[in-house]
Amino acid sequence: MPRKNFICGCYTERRNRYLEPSLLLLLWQKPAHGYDLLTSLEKMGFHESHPDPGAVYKKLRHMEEFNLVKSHWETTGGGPAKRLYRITKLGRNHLKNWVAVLQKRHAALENFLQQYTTLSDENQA
Amino acid sequence: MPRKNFICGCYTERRNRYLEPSLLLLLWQKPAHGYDLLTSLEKMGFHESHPDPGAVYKKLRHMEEFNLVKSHWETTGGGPAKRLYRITKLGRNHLKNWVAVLQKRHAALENFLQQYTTLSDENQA
DNA sequence: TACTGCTATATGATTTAATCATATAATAAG
DNA sequence: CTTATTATATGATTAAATCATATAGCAGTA
Repeated sequence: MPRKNFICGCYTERRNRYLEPSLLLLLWQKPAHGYDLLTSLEKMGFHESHPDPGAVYKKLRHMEEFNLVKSHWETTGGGPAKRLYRITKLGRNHLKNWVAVLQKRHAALENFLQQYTTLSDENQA
Repeated sequence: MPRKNFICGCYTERRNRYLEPSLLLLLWQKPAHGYDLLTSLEKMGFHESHPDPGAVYKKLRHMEEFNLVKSHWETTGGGPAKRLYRITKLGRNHLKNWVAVLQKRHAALENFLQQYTTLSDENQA
């Protein structure tokens, strides 16, 4: 039986938004603090709307725990103190591993979409 | 501090293996039962090794609950009874929504990999 | 001064998909 | 009669994603 609220699949599924590799790439491009990264992430296209700030801050701390990034407080400049993150050598290495995974993923997606298109065309003809 | 067992990122992260859209596409191509789908999924390229049978059977039941697929028992033919799944009209519709999401995802991945390559080249030169 | 909005970080609770570990059973092959 | 293969299934655990919320500095303005 279908439930009242349709909560199955692409809309609600805990989707992998590639937060970790995205953050690593952005931090390789340029050291930044969490708040900056929120807007940068949005432009990367893995999020439909806004990325969740809580998720981003948590992920950054988590990555620091593993020495993928490191941070220090920045008190200079206006506004509240910022925690500036930079990527580490280990982080760059780790990103490389991510990229290998994402290349496969990209290829698999391409194949998937191709198959879908083919099937779609067949059923339309 | 990094933990003893490095459990961060691309190796261990609960990755989205696109189980739901994969199953829907495969079932659109051809009705099948769970055990068949295990091998078909492997060929789709979203899994590094073997897909987890438990996950597949659960997902199929879950999708049936939402009328995306329907099943019936097949007792004819050798071997233990099989539950043969077919996609429904709702399922095909739902797959279409998935595809829209995956097209965006595909584009975002392409952009990501492009940016990585650029940065990688810069740092090598 | 008080209020509002923006910048900035953070954490606790909840949800749920993914994973891990098993259990069951029919049949085919040796 | 034992083992491997085919086939489905479920309970427990883990961890990521999400939701809700708290804190606080500073800028502009009414």
